Parts: sequence; structure tokens; C-alpha cells
Amino acid sequence: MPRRTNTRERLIETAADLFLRQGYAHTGVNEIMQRAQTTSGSFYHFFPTKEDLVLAVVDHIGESLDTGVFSADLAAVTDPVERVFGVVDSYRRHLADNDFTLGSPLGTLAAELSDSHPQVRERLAALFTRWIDHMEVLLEDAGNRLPGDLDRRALADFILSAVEGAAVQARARRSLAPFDATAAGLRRHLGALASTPKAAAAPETRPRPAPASRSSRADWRAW
Amino acid sequence: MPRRTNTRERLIETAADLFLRQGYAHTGVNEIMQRAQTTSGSFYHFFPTKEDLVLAVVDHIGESLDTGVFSADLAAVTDPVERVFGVVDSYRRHLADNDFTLGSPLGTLAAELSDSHPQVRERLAALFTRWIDHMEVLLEDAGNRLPGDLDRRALADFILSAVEGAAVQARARRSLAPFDATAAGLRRHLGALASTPKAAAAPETRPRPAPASRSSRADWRAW
DNA sequence: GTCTATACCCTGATAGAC
DNA sequence: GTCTATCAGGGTATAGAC
Repeated sequence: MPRRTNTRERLIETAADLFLRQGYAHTGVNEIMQRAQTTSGSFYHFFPTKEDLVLAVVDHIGESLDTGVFSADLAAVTDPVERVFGVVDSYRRHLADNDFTLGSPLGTLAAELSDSHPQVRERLAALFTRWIDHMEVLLEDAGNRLPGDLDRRALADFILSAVEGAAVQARARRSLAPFDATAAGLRRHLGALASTPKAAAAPETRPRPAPASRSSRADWRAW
Repeated sequence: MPRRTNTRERLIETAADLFLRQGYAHTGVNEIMQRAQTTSGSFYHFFPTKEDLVLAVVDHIGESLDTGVFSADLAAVTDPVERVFGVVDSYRRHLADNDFTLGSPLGTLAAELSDSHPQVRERLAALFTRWIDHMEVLLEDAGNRLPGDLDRRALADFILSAVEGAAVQARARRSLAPFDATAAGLRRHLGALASTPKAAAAPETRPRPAPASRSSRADWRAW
């Protein structure tokens, strides 16, 4: 008895999981179809080609950025700088909860497909930019706790690089140690930047949408 | 007239180039053989399986770490902290010289193969560790220019994460801007750590092997 | 929208002469 | 150590009934 309502979503989520685990090229459409409990007819009804599927996967990851990592658990944290580390911690949980079998969605796909699949690369580049946009807002929100002349966008680039690299390193070494060392480095870095605290100025708070009901553990598949 | 002396090396170098460009799974042994000007008989004489080849590629990258990135151009720089940024800059040149078609050797292979190819993952993990070992030595060499209680190994982890992540990001965005922002972040970070300069103490110098003759531009294939 | 059956190619790998 | 010829299997994708 085939589920007939959400086949497309099942395919996308199944593919996302497999692509992040084993890579795009190493994952056959047959495997995707089997795990998603569908057949060839359905698959190619929704996705004319395998590349169309990975594009949909990237879009799916993009949607998940806003609804998951950027808001879910993090909405509860009011301090903008702490929200930065909320994002960092969501990467950490992603690694630990899956026992290092899943890489960072953006970084993993980017590493494999940046050169050979231009359309994928473009969309991933756009998502990296959105990640930085979001981070920049948080750093802006930190207001006078960071130096006024600080290039917040460059700092966001730096944070993204550190987190993505930490994820790759942690996965290869199967250890959270390099990730934690990286996170500690970022903390020290932001701490040093804020080393001229304006007499512990009250943390900036902007009106924020009410936190959505959230699961106790944010995992990236549930983004 | 077949070259009969260095077929094995040609195969390894050709494969390394292709794996870093397009990925391991996306690169067929046929393509490798053609580009290396060899045939199936030779290939399987040296490498019983495709995975044996990628293991050899990883070992090759490992050798190149010492002979290339870690020593070539950098041996000329005496200041240990500047040598750290010499390594960072070798990543930058690697990206720019190849117009973002090649990723970081360690990070690219790790991202694709960490979960599906345990042996590859193990060797890459060992190389990451060696990278950090090397970096740690440089940071030790910096002596009293860095705080005595600073965890130099953790700092090395942080630097590696930042550089690897910056490479992925730069490749996806086809821009050096995120890389440069990351490098600038690292500079600021090390600068802040050394913000208590012991009245500009004379830079530590340790006896160092004479710099080998070096090409004007260090590219990773020539590691 | 989903099913079955299948085309067709390219993949990694082998055999055996030279 | 290198060559040519070839295999078996899995890869993506298609056709057409329901």
C-alpha cells in the first residue's frame, strides 16, 4: 500500500540523508528509491534526473536553515553572541547525535560538487551567503559589545569557516575534541573582541518572533 | 612507446588531481588510465583495486605535506608565527592558482570518504594530526610571544579548522574574499593572544635545515 | 502518481598473450 | 610491466500499462 501523498518529500529527505553520509556520486537512485519505498516510475515523475534531485535537496537544506538551526532552539537564547554559539552547538549536536556519520550539509555537498556541478555550487554559494547574512545580524545585534569599526561580515565569514572546517576534521578523526577546540577558539576570539566591555552594557534585545514549539534535541534531519 | 619507469607515480598523481577536482566516486578508473597514458593491465598490476589507489593517493599527499607546504617556501621565513601564515597562504595560492577547481587535499577527501571508506578516513585522520603536530611546533617556537598557559595544540586545531573551512567556502563561492576574511580573523586572533608582547622580545629562532631549492610558486601538485 | 519491465551504457575488474 | 579483449554488474533513465 503505497503512501501517495508525500513521495516527493520522502525522496528528498532520504536522498539528503544518503548524500550527506556517503556522497552524491556514491549513492545510486536505486538505493534512494528502495529506502524511500518508491519505484522508478515515481522517482522520475518528480525528478527528471538525479541532478534535479540534488538541487531539490539543496533547496530543502536551505529551508531548513531558517526553520531549524537558525531559530528552533536558539530563539530561546536572548543574548545575540550566545545565539552565535547556539548555531555552533547545533553543528556539534549534529555530529555527535549521528556518531560522525553525517557531515555538515553545506560543506559536504560543496566539497564534492563545487567543481563538477555548477548549478549545485551556485545554490550552495547562495546558502553560505545566507548563513553569513544571519550571523551578521546576530553580530549587529551585539551592538556596542563589539568594536564599532569591526567588520561584522568578515567575522561571520571567519566563524563559518571555523565551524565547517571543524565539522570535517571531527568527522575524519571521529572525535569532538577538534570541534570543541575550534569552538573554544571562537569563544576566545569573540571574548577578546569584546574585551573593552562598556561596563557590562545591558545586552541588546530586539523584538523577536515567539519561539516555535521545539523538540528537545535539534537534529539536522528535523531542521 | 610506453614510459616504463614511473607508471605508478603517474597514476597516483593523475588520480590525486582528478579526485580533488571531481571527487573519488565520480572519477572512473578509465579516465585515470587515459590521462595517465596507461592501460588496464598496468593499472591493476600496481593497484588491485580502486581503493588501493586512493590509499596511495592519501599517502602521497602525506609525503607532500612535509616536502611542500610545511617547508618549501616557508623555510625562508624565520618568524614562527609568520610561518603559520605561510602555511595559510599556501592554501590560498592553491585555490587561486587552480581557479578554485581543486579543494584542499585533506578536507576534500575527508568530506567525501570519511563515512564510507574507513581505511581512507583513518589515514586522513592521521594526516590531520600530523598537520596539527607541525603547527604546534611552530606555536611552541613562538615561545614567550604567546601566553605560557596557552593550549597550543587546541589553537592548532582551531587554525586547521579555519583554513579547511575557508577553502571549502572559497571554492563554493569562487571567491578569495571568504578565505581572506578567515585569514584576517586568524591574524587578529594570534595578534590578540600576543597582545602582551614582552617588549618586542627577539623572535625565537631555532636551527633550521637549509631551505631546499624551491620553485617560485608552490602549487600543491608539486608539493 | 505509481507500477513493472527493460534498454543501454559505463563501471570496476579479469584473462592471457607478449 | 604492458598490451588487448572482454566480462559481469550496476548505473541512470525510459516505456507503457494501470
